[in-house]
Amino acid sequence: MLMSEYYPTKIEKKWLEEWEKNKAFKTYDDSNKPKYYALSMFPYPSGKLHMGHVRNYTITDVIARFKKSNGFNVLHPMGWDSFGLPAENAAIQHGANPAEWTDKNISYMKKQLKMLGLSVDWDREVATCKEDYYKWTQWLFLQLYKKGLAYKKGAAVNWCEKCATVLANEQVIDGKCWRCDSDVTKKNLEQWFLKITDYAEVLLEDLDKLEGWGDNVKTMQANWIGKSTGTILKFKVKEFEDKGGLEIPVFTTRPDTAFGITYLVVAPEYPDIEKLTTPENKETVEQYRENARKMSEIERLSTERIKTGTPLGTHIINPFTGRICPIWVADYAIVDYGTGAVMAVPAHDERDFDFAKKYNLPIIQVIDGEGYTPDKAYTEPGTLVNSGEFNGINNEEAKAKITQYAEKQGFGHSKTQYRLRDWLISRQRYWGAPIPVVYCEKCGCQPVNEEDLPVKLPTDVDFSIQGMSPVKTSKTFESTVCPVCGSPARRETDTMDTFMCSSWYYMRYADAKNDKEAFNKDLVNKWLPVDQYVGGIEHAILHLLYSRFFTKALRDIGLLDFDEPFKNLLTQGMVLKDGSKMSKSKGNTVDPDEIFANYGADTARLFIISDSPPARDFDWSDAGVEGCYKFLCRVYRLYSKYQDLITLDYKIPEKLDSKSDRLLREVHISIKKITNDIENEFQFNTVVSRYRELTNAIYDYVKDEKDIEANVLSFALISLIKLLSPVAVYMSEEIYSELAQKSSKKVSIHELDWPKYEESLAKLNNVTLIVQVNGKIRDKIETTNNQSNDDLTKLALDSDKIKQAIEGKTVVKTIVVPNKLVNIVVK
RNA sequence: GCUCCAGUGGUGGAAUCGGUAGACACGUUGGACUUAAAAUCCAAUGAGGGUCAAACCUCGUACCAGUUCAAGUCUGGUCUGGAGCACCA
Repeated sequence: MLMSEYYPTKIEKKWLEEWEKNKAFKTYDDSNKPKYYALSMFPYPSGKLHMGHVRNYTITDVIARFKKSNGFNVLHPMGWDSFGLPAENAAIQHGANPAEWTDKNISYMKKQLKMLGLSVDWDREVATCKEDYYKWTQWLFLQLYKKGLAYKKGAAVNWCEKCATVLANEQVIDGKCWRCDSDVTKKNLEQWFLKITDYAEVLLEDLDKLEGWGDNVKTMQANWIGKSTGTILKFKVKEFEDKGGLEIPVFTTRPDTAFGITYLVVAPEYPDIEKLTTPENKETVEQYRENARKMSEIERLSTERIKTGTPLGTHIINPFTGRICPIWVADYAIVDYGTGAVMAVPAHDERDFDFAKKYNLPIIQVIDGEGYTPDKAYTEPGTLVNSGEFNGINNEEAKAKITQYAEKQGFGHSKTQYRLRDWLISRQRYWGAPIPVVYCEKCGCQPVNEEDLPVKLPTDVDFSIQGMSPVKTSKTFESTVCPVCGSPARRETDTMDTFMCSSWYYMRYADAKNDKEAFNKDLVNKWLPVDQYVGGIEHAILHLLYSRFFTKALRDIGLLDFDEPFKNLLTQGMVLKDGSKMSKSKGNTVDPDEIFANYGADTARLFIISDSPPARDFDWSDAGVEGCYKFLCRVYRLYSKYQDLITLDYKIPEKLDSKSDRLLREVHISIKKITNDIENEFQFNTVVSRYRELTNAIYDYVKDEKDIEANVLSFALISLIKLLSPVAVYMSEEIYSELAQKSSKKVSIHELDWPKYEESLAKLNNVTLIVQVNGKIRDKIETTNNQSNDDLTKLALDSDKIKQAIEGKTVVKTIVVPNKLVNIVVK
């Protein structure tokens, strides 16, 4: 017997235990059903779930359950992105052991996730900080190293003082650290990089294949990769003509303006800059470079900054014109983009124009077009002037011609340039996977032998020493022997960026327990690519770009056969409260535990998907939760009240009265709409609306108790509870199991197939015909379905209101939309 | 500056192919039940006009044009907001 009222906590506790006992959500690799891989971005075990997690995992879980009911063998795993700084900070601040701290958080959050009712196969759980996982992260690093995709170099890298470590370009947001928000400075260090730039072109090109990704994410990645096609032009330095020669190459997207070059700019960090500086200018140039270095550390962000620079004293010869042009150093040139040197054409580039005006450098027009004025840089298309044999040519055409000319003469060629830089993966921190290499005095840098993996994190470390990696404080870790010659060697103490760990976790789920390989090739090919990935937009570049790179690199190494990891991507919006992001400092957080305790997980799940489409931000409101809770109570009461009438073995009679016929159709309409809305972009908000509409229709039906047809009511209620089952996972199970008590069908509702609708019944018998005159609605007529166009026109013209509206006018034509509308055009 | 996304009642948001704008909720107001409250149920709820009350009329999807019998939806332009990139040559 169902209780008369809905008591969620009681029901939820009962079924949680039952499911756990039965391993209800176990996924098997061998199944003849088609596979479906539903994945949420795995959480960092910070201590407690927040509402963003609840939203993310509920969305994925509803999808997973829906697909399972629709005949798929569904993989829906979960794990922990468990390396990272917070664990280490806990160690520094209150002496916690990072491993224990992390384990404690994982076990608490795991309990919460189970409470949320996720259909996760916990046997495939992974945690990136465990040896059985990071062993394979290290192994993958070695494969990348052997393929030449991991290398070490000295470079000016991003340094976060507060985190005391370097950062990848992608982790610097507006000049600040992505994690702690403090200023990032530059530091010259020897660091490990992954050659993501080798994949720049294919990472860009393959974005087109990703039809299941939003344009916003794709353009963000495209912008980040930043492809531009142009030309390299090499300029001879006049002062070195007698001294063996020196060339400065520049990259330009505007070779068509080459005749207008009046000076050349190099970045303050340009390698040859000292050679290029004459003794008279040495002091001013040194000073300028010193200032630029400081400037870039303090305020590199100001775009409105007035451009500054100083001449080096040397000159280049423009090979097109023979003109001698001075070389300047200016910080508007960036050392690691293009060649670090820029040809300046003030007449046709705004930056060059401002600079030339300020320092009185010549300006030569070489493009003419409508709106040209000498008062500002003309950057529009036009025709070449002052450009010798190229005069009169359209500038777009001239780009190719001038590049060809330069190539023939041997001082240039076309070039594709990317903004993407190699991925810096070394971190001077403790809580990460150690980079598995050693440094031998004789043999140099050598990879650790694969059979010696994992290189375990030392435990004899001191977190209290500031300014150095805790790994270095270990007495045992650093000293080792060379894997090649056996002589004493020093172990690398840097650990890997945690984004390395998260770049392949979704592959490990396919074969999580494998202790021989990172994953079995067949299994990873079977389950991947991920059919639906769900997570926050904040990873649009970072994690999603790195994972795409990893997949392509591992494919090239031969570890797998697909080239994109995530077929469909849903970036869910943030959970807000009172219009702003939930945060502890604002004090507007909502604790999932409290919601579970007060309303139950089903209410939390229903509410979090109800009001906004998944991609949009979602404003949490207490009244909204209350509303969802009341709705579930309302649904529950329906079953509790009519449980004696409901039968699982219902049979819809041939003949129905209009009331029952109407309900029957409402159910079919609901099945159709809900199914379509989930399949089409996961519009859960309208799914929830339809739940309510169907519930209202059933309440309407039972209002007058004497005309109830028990079979139709059973059909309606059993359909409703199955439609609700991906969302209200506990309540639907409870209700169904009680209903099943009296029938032979004792099976979990979550094992039932998704309801089917009949197209012929998924529409109402009657339609409201809209009658327009000249596009304005003049009448609405209730009539039957499927009438001919002529009949509908006749019906429309018979209406008194229409007669009145067209009186004295001639009908020019009539337009009929079957079952919907008649538009009469009159003059 | 460039790129992408969005703009609909008091609020969240609906609206397959261009075909009833505002579904479903939240909120508000009124009513029923109750000694009272909660819960529940019923009704009204875009703006303006009109009427004793209705019927009914006009306007209305950021703004301005256009295409069309018909535009929230398509096209061009403008404005506003959000996101990302940004001295990228």
